[in-house]
Amino acid sequence: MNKDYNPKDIEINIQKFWEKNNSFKTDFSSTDHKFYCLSMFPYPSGKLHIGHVRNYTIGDVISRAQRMLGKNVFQPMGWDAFGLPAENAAIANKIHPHEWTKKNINHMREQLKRLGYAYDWDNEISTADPKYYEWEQWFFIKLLEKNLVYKKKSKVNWDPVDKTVLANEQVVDGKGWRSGAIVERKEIPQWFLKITEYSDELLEDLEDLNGWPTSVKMMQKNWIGRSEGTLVKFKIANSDSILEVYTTRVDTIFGVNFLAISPDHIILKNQKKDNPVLAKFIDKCKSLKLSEETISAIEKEGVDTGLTAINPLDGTIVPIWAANYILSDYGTGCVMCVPGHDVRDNEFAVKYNLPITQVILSKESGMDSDDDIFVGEGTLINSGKYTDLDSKLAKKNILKDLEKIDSGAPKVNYRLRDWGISRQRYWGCPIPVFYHKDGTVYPVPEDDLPVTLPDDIDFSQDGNPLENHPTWKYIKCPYTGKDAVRETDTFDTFFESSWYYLRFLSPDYKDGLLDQSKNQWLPVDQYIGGIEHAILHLLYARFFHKLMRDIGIVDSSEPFLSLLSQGMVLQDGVKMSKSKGNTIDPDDIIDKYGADTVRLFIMFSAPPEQSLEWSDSGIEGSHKFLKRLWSLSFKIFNRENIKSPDLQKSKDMRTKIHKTIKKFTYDLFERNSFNTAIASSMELLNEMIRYNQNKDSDNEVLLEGIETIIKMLSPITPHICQELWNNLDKNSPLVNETWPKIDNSALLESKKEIIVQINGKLRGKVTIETDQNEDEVNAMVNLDEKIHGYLKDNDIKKIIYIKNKLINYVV
RNA sequence: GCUCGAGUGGUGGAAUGGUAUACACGGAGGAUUCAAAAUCCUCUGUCGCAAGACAUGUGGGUUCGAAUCCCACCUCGAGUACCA
Repeated sequence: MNKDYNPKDIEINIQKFWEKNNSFKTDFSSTDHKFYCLSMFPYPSGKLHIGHVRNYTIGDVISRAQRMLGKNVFQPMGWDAFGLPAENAAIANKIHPHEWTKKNINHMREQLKRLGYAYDWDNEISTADPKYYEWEQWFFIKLLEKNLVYKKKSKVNWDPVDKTVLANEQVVDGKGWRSGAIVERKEIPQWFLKITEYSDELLEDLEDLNGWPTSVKMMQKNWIGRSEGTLVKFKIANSDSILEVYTTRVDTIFGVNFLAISPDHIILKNQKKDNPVLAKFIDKCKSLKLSEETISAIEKEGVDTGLTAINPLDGTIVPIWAANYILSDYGTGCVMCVPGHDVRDNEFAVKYNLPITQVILSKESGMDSDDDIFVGEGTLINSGKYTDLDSKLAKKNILKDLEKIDSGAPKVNYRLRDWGISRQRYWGCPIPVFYHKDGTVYPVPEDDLPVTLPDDIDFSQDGNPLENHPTWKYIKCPYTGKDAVRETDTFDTFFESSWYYLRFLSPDYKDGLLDQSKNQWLPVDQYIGGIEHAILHLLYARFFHKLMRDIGIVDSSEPFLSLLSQGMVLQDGVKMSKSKGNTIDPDDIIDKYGADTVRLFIMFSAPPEQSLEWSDSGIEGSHKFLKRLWSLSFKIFNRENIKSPDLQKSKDMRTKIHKTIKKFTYDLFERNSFNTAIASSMELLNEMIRYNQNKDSDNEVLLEGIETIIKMLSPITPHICQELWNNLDKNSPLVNETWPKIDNSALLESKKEIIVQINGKLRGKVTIETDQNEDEVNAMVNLDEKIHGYLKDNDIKKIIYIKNKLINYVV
């Protein structure tokens, strides 16, 4: 064994050792104690970034630790290979998306191998591989048959110069990122999945996801946004038309001072012809990016449409305004505005001098101050026959009366919208349908799947290359032989990532999505990934799992039993990104310190859910710790045996070892608190270094201690630990070793230190025999002169004693 | 804007209603060395000679006792449906 720690040689050799031993192959012959551990697969953007390293290190630590608990662990890795950046690279660097992606995958795979992750590489998948996407095309056709897919017109961001559809990300300050042209909204027909048919189930099943963080469940719940309210019909004055509004506060209907409609609302089509101000306003709104963030963050603006509506209950005539903050996709695209009791409506009314009527009184404070509007429920005022009712009863009565005059109905509403899956892009999975000249849609026959992407494409023309590819686009209908045109849209890439966890189990299976003999490996036991996926990806995957269940592919209802949402990696407080030029290349750090140091630093520097601040000096510190571990191991391995060790010191050392096992094990397995687990192993190492300096220390205890540290740290820093393990002549893969066991007899302590407080303030400490009762402790305290000095002049009103921990005097 | 998080020494963080600042980084001093690197040892929240007082974003509250629970606010981060 070398005196100095040399990670470069060690890591290469240990990786060979694992390969030789087939250390990370999963035994699929049995599902007993199965543990499917999955990290979110990466988009192959070029190089791994530190966020990936964090994600995959967490997953690897959990996988290796579970192996040592005796679990049969499956930990695969693959590539989310379709996506926009490949097309951008194709246009910018004249490289084919396919080539670009392949090159990146090869590079990133090597990087993952250098980091020593325990993946079963036999089950690698790439979503751009036809043998992968064939099955999502098949699945789409099943959904089509089950009437869970439909086509409708929907808006996109349109770049009029580049003649292409832009992602929200590609719209900067309302302009196309490449052309700089002002973006327009354009309506085009697109495919949708009926996720809203699963709204209630997606909502209800959240309750059973005990292994998920509450925050993620709350975000999904609010995203689905179930609410119970009323659909109210307002007649448009001097017309037969009706405007429907959805409200959860029908008790405020007497406070409606105006209606506000989305600038995209259909009734404005005719209205804008004779109203140039309105037409101009609608045009202006069209140049807004299609994101909710943009729409609701802008300054509220509106224009009087000239139309008026009749309140169905009291006949009041109110104006109808077009307003830029009304979302066309939520509810009916039209809202009844109650500026007296809604913050946004109030802001709008004040700005445009619209009247404001108060109709609700707060029960608590009686009268409201003039500044704050009251948005809660209370007692009705100024509301005709409903005056003096409370909000709840008023809602009921008003609804009943509205129903009588056919002007209202109860309605459960969801914020969740159906999932638009069409993308006007090349680098994605082709949607497997085609059209006859008359527009009828036909699914591609199952035998003709997969519909593969053509390789010979031209990015020099505007728009989607599939659109401009005549030999691919124009086909003969396989059913009739008539002329037909392929769908040139491809799937949203969330489509691929919604079911990949299942394909890992049988990546080459030729007769379906999943080899049914692997069904019992689902669901995933532990899923690890960035918090940025809390809503979209995780909701779509949950939705897909339920769809697959209903088609008979899986038995369970949820894909991921436990979820660990890891935080971002920041540099100087901001997210690392290429555009900010503050990225760290993991290769550089591995070259300098080795993979174990990178892994240790990442796990030690912050709890996994929190954001992690990158620090060069922090990584230095982690490296130093590994050097100290190496150096102590070297000393212990080459130490002469002591004939008569000091028994008390041995006992204390063993207490520390087993206390550390207890804390480390609890932190690692029960709390995912890797940083504090590592801290406890650092404390143990420090104490062992001191103990080792004694001439009368016990070799047996030192070996017990160092073996314990090596085992416990092996999931985190596997190379150095395996190397030290081999130097103990063990030569077995550590992942197959059992986790250290606690010797309870070593944990017993005869004395405890008790905190003494007066009125909750620390005033001293006393040492007692373990398990002494309140009177005995009280007597001990009174022997302490300093504390007695505090107590003697005061009346003791109460004593609070917590066994073996604390005594508090209330005076 | 809305939803969900986070805020503790010079820095990353620890403390799951009971000793605030474990562990580490940085800093200061020392040992070793011809010298340096590496390594090791000691000190290190603020004020104060000390006793002690004050400190967990701000302001209130609950409690014998609050970083932790509740209310209001401020700042930062994530998501916001076509980035992944």
